[in-house]
Parts: sequence; C-alpha cells; structure tokens
Amino acid sequence: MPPSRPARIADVAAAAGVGVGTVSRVINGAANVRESTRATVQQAIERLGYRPSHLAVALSRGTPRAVAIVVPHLTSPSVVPRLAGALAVLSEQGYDSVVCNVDTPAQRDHHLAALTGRHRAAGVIVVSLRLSAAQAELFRRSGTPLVAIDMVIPGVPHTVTDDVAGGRMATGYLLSLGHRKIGFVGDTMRGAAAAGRLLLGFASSHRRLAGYRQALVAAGADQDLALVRRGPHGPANAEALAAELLALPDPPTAIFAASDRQAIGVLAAADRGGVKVPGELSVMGFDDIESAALMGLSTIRQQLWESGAEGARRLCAVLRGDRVVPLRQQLSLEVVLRSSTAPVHAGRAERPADSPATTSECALTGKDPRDAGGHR
Amino acid sequence: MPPSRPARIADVAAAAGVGVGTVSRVINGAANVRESTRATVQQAIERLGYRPSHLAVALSRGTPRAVAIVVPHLTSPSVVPRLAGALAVLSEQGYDSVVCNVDTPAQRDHHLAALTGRHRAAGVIVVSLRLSAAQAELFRRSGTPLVAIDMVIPGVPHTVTDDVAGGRMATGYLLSLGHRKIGFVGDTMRGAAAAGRLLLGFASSHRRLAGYRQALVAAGADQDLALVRRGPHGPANAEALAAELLALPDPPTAIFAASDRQAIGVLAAADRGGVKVPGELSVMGFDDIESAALMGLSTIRQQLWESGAEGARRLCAVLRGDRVVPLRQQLSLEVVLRSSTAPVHAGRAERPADSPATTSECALTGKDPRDAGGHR
DNA sequence: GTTCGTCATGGAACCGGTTCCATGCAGCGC
DNA sequence: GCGCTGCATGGAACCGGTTCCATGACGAAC
Repeated sequence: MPPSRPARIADVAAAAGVGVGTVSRVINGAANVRESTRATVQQAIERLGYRPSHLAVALSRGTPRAVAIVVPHLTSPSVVPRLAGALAVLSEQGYDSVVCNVDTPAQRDHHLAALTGRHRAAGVIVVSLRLSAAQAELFRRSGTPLVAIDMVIPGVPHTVTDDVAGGRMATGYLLSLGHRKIGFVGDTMRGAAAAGRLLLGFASSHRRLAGYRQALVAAGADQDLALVRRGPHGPANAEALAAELLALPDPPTAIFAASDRQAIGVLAAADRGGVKVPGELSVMGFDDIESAALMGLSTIRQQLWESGAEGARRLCAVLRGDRVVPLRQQLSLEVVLRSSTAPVHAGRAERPADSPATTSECALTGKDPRDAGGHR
Repeated sequence: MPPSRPARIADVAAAAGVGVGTVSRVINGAANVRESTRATVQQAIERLGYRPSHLAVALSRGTPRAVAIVVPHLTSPSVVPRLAGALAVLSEQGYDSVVCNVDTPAQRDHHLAALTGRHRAAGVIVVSLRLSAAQAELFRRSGTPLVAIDMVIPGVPHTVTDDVAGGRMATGYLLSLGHRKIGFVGDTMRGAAAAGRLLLGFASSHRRLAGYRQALVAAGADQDLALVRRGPHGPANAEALAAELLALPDPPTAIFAASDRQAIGVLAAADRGGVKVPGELSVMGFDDIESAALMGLSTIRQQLWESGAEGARRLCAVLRGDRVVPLRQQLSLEVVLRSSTAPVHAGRAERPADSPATTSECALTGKDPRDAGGHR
C-alpha cells in the first residue's frame, strides 16, 4: 500500500490529472485555481501522502528557510536566555534555527566561514562575538544578512545594552548605601585571550569597569586601584579574586562583580571566609540570570531573552527586505534589589527586608520598565 | 570585478575548459582526475570565488546535511549541557544542528510533525520528550532516523540513566548518615499537565521517588507519606513545599529533592526558615548542574553533557547505516558529596570537609564508570 | 598492426520543486 | 456571429549540484 518511492509533485499531478504547475499553486495557496480543481488536487495529495521536499522548495526559491545563530560558550547562563529568545521568534516566523556553539576562536572562524557559503543560511545572528573586518566583509560580499547581539559590528544592525551606564548604576547604588570602599571583580583581557578561549564577557566586563570608575570619580569616592581584581571568567576564579580582596588589611565593604556568575563566586568567598552578606559585605552582580534570584543577589537586570528576540526580529525584517534603522538598538537596564546589599555598617546580623525582591528602578534610559517586571 | 551573479559549477567548468562532471570530481576529491586538470580547475574555482550551493548538493545527494534536536524548556539548566554535548558531536561530524525548543505540547507537536517532512532533517534527536505512538509511527514511515535522550521510545535507540537507582543512591546515602526521617520534594504529574506545560522532569521525578521509597523500605526506615511533597517544577514551588515540610511538628532531618533546581529551592527555604544546612538539615539534589557546585549542594551526578554527545554519536551511526545495538544505552550515576549533607545530629555548627568538592563514589552498578555501559 | 582494457573526461539525466509563458476555452460586447 | 479579454491550466525551463554512461585516447598484449 505505501508506495516504495515517496510521492513527488509529478505523481500528484498525474494522480489528479492536472499539471505540476497547478499542484504547486494549490500547495502554495495561489489565487487562480478553480475550486473543483483544488479539491481534486487536495484529495490526490492526501491519498498519496505527499509532502513537499524542503530542499527542493528552498533550492527552487533560491534561499534556504533557515537562519544560523552563533553563540559563544553555550553553557554560560547568560547566553541561554538570549538563544531562547531568538529561537522563539524564528520558530514563530517559520524559520529553522541552526545553532552554532563556539568555545574556541578556531571554532568561531570555522563556523563563520562556513555560514557565508552559498545557500547555507538565509541570515546569521552572532551573539557576543567580535568579527574581524575580513569576516564582516565576507558576509557583505556573500550577501548573507547579519545581525549582532551584545556586540557592535560596523555597518551591521546590533542590539546591545549600555554596559558603561550599567556599571555606573551598580556602583552608584552601592555609593547611595554609604559604601566608599567598593571592590570590583571582572574579566581579564590578556588571560582569556592567551588561554585561547573566547573573549566572552571581556568586552562587557571592561565597559562595566569603566562605569564603575566613572561613578567613583563622580562621587569623589576612594578610587583605589588595589580594589580592582580581574581574572579569567568563571565563578571559581572570581571566588579566588574576592578572597584576595577580603583578605586585605582594609577590605572593601562592597563588591561589584561584572557578571552574576562572578558575583556568585564572590558570595562563595564571603561564605567561606565567614564574612556576612549583606551585614559586612554588600555584593552587586550584573545580568540577572536565573540563579541570581535564587541566591538573593542584587544585580543589574539586562533583558537577555528580549535581546535575542529583538535580534531575531530585526533579522527577519532584513530578510523581508525592510531597511532596519537605526542600526543601533539599545535595551534598557534596571537595578534589581535583593538581599545581598545593605547600607554600610547597618543591619549587622539583621536580615534585610523579608521580601527582598521587587524594589527596582528604571534605567538611566528613562524607559518604562513595565515589562520584565517584578519577582516573586 | 565580482561577477553580478554568483558563480555556479557550469561557470567554473567553462572557465577551466572542462566538463561539469570533472569539476564535481575535483571538489569532492574523487580519484580519477589527472593532476594537471585538478590544478586548472582549482585555479578557476579560486579565480571565480566559487562556493558550492549547500542546497543543491543536499538535494542532489538526496539528503540534507542537518539534524534536528528537539528539547523542552531550553532555559532549564539540565537540558543545556545535553544540548551542548549533542552540538559538539554534530558539529564535528559536519552536520548543521537545527534546534527546536518547545515549551508547550502544541509546540512539540508542531515541530515533530514538521520534522517528519521530506528532506527536512537527516535525523532527529529528541530530549526528555514523550512521543505518542502516532508520532513515533510518523517517524518510522517517513524514514527519518530518530534517537531519544532521557526518554524511552519503543524501537528507538535511547540514552538514559537509571533514575530509580539514582533515587536509591541518594536516599541510601542519607540513610548511611543516620537519617531516618527523610523528606522528598519533586514534581507533580497532574499539575504540570493540567497547566498545559510539558512534563519535563515529571517522568524522572516519579522514578526517583520510586527509588527513594525502595531505599526506605529496604532499610525498614520510617516511610512517612506525609514527608513526600510534589508540585510543579521550579525552585520557587520547591521552596514552598520544603517550607511545609520544615514547619511540621516533627520535621525531617534530611530532604531528597528530585532535581538540583528543586534542591536549591529547598536550601532557600531552609535559609529563610533559619534552619542550618547541613547542621539541622541535610539536602541531596539530583543532576549536578553547574549551580550545584557553586552552592555546595551534594547531589547525584548525571552525565548530562555526555548523554547529549552519546545520543548524537548514535544518530550519526544510524545515518552512516550502522545498526545500533542494543537500543538501550545507560549512563552511570555517581554520588557527589559537598557541604549540604552531614551525619544526623553531628556537626552542629561545624562545617564539613574544608574542600567540599570531589569526594565521589561510583554508582551502585559496581561497574567501571569510565565507560557508559552500566546496567544493574 | 589490431584488438582489448583502462582511465580521464564530457555531458545528459536526475534530484523535486517554482515560475513564467503559451494555450485553450468561456464569456462578453457589438 | 465575431473578436477580444481574461482566467484556469499545462508544461518547459530553471535552481545548482551529483552520478552514470558513452566516448576517445592511449598503452599493452598478441
């Protein structure tokens, strides 16, 4: 009963006694088909169990119905929501999403080179990855539309946040609590590059450090270089760096970590060193990953999921032929207060507010924080 | 200079003064090509900047060079390593990986139906998702190879772990510490289904509960139904359930949570209730997600990354035409001891081992955990 | 010198659709 | 009754490769 060979469009045409063009029109819902003909063709399609070949359709139309997403270090908690946001939009728009995870520069180059190949992907989204000028040029020449998330690429639509402002917000909030000795824990430039790993987080960490410095300078606060510690990305390293800070003769009363993962390392160091949080040490993170809420970490919320969704929407717009302007799209940040921060020298053993959650402030952007709103 | 139309194989053939067949042979490294001819063709390829059309190659060969991976709730921390493992293997084998994230049964059905379409994917990997008999039949009939991870599908190669044994291991370890009143926090069946959400975790949670019961019965320990709490998946719910247990007149001295996410909720409840861990309460999780290490959570380690990689390897084997036997592949589990567990009524304020990390034991299987084989 | 085998090669057929153009028929206006 | 318009339709050309078969040249064996 089931035919040995899968049915193709010619089989359907023969079975329905019409031409292949008519079958194609029925499948694609074209207007000029008589109702009786349409019904006949539909029956033939169902009788034969016909399913159009995805490949043949794409080749014939001249473009694949798939877009590629290149992400660094998929296991890193901040990239997953970005990816999920992009997948949700692309799936809804009917695109297949080819995910390329890269952990080394070699993998990055390999995937980027492959994706500029002909009929490989209708478009490409790169997340948190720097492209060389040659690579960007390759995309331009191959005619493959490109959008960037969390990274600026000249001439390419990008969805980013203002990390410098975020650094100012975090540090400013700690200053407003009366802290004056504020440490910083973030990523190194050299270490990561030298180790052959990707620069995930480095660029944003660097900008957040700049914001930290700006806030301290503006407040006339003690800007002590000895309180800045940088190392390879990862909670274990952050824990070691924080332990160094806490072991200083005159340790900081607050630490701003460039990412939540690193902030979690700072919390671990405090715990291990018997330093009470937030009684003796306030900790601010950045990103608002899922674990931050679980651990009661105050942080700067970045719209991770939304950034992926927006990047995907903009790529879809380009694929529809729309012009995307302006190239730069900036998402807002907000301060999320939980139980890892407190006024300096207050609440010795006392816990802060029982429900630590929702007090949050709008970003410097002045945009409405309605969405992505309160916790618990 | 750059041609208005991208070069195709006929252009290369014309430029090199050979036939299209010869160009194809050069590109694919076929044997029977004279060296001088090969060089001429190579030059023409480079001069024209020719890149083969991915779509045309796939259509011509009759199969796409892409496999699809269907995962539930991508943002859930335990699925990400699985996905990463699969991506790593597939990328290395030269396949594109189309990722389908599903959060609702409707999305699941939509994607599964689409993926059985002709020339859609060379093969499909499903993770932690139950397929209806009709869906499995659709795959069989469409000839799309299928493998499953963390789920048993009759007649389909699957890579799983023995959750029942894992439940016994966790509970057994707590029993060995002298605990007799051991609580359980896991997923509900009804709630999740009724809410229209997927059954992520439900099936494994159920099996882990069975293991918990077996261990208690075997030890003749107090198996108190009142100590079993089940609710929708997620740390916030787990926190509420744990709070209920801790508020009992005669609360448990240990809690086994069916997943690390839920265990983290249990830790939060203990923290909020002022219950010392592990002094007054021992907590065991399951999975060993990244956060578990950061929070010092003792747990049952499941080889998440490896499960994805193994599933992908098995799919590749099927695609090469190899027979995959046996269908069932079982990965081993191991107990990972950190600082959330301690002997009952010991170590009141005392922390356990200073370096909480690596003490780990092999599974109950008694087989070498190096290979992935062990069955009991 | 002839015949046969081997090897490099050209090119048509094919993968399975889309699209455009030519055709035929019906309806309409005069 | 005739010509024009327009719609439904059939089918060839095309998307861009792979593959197989036929061909021709060349060397070896007789």
